[in-house]
Amino acid sequence: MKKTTENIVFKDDSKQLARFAKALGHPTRIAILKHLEHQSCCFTGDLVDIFPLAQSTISQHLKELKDAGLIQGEVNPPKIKYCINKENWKTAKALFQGFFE
Amino acid sequence: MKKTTENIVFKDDSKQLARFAKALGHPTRIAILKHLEHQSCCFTGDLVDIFPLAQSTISQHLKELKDAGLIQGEVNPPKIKYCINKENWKTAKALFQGFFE
DNA sequence: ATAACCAATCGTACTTTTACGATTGGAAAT
DNA sequence: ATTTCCAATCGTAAAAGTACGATTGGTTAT
Repeated sequence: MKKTTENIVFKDDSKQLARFAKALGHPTRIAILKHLEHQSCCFTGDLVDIFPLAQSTISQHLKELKDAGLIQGEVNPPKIKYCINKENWKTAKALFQGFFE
Repeated sequence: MKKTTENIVFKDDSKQLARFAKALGHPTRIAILKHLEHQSCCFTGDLVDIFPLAQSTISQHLKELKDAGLIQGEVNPPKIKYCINKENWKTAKALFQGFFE
């Protein structure tokens, strides 16, 4: 068996914390989340206006945040409304809090 | 001018937070930091024993943590003692706390 | 039906990260 | 002086991340 990080047994908490941290590890994604915290929800288009980045790039960042569980999207035709995923947000907060004790 | 993230103006806090988060974005580095929190300091060799990773890989992770400012190394011949950088740790803690409010 | 609109996905290029073994460098011990 | 030991650095390969423009898909309006 090839020796990769996947074969190391980490505590679930460490893995989950690293997963959240990784999602937070880009200034654009921090900015997106700060924006969402501020006004609870927003549309992809809003962000495209705010950041000088291509629509596809913003979409990619949103996907990362969604995959990490930090946000969720609701269809709100013809737009998609993104909000903080409050449950996972609480989990993340607790994990970081515990980590920094 | 090429349009890259570097040309976007982020708040310093967002950049710093993303920087810390990125450093925390790998389970091995989380585990290293948890280990350091536990026993305040350790040597590279200790970690090489704990993790089934090559010495050079551990060294690389330590460098990342050092570059992000989360740890610091003191020469303690013939070994090098790594400790949490308490000042920056406090900063990181405050930034994450503020972020999750 | 078709046009318009928003956002996801595809294809692509480039950079960065993660891992390894091998080598180097510096300090302590023989 | 030489050997030993620890840890950093180098070189390299494979995978993941970041960005773009172009395309697709699904909804609402015309």
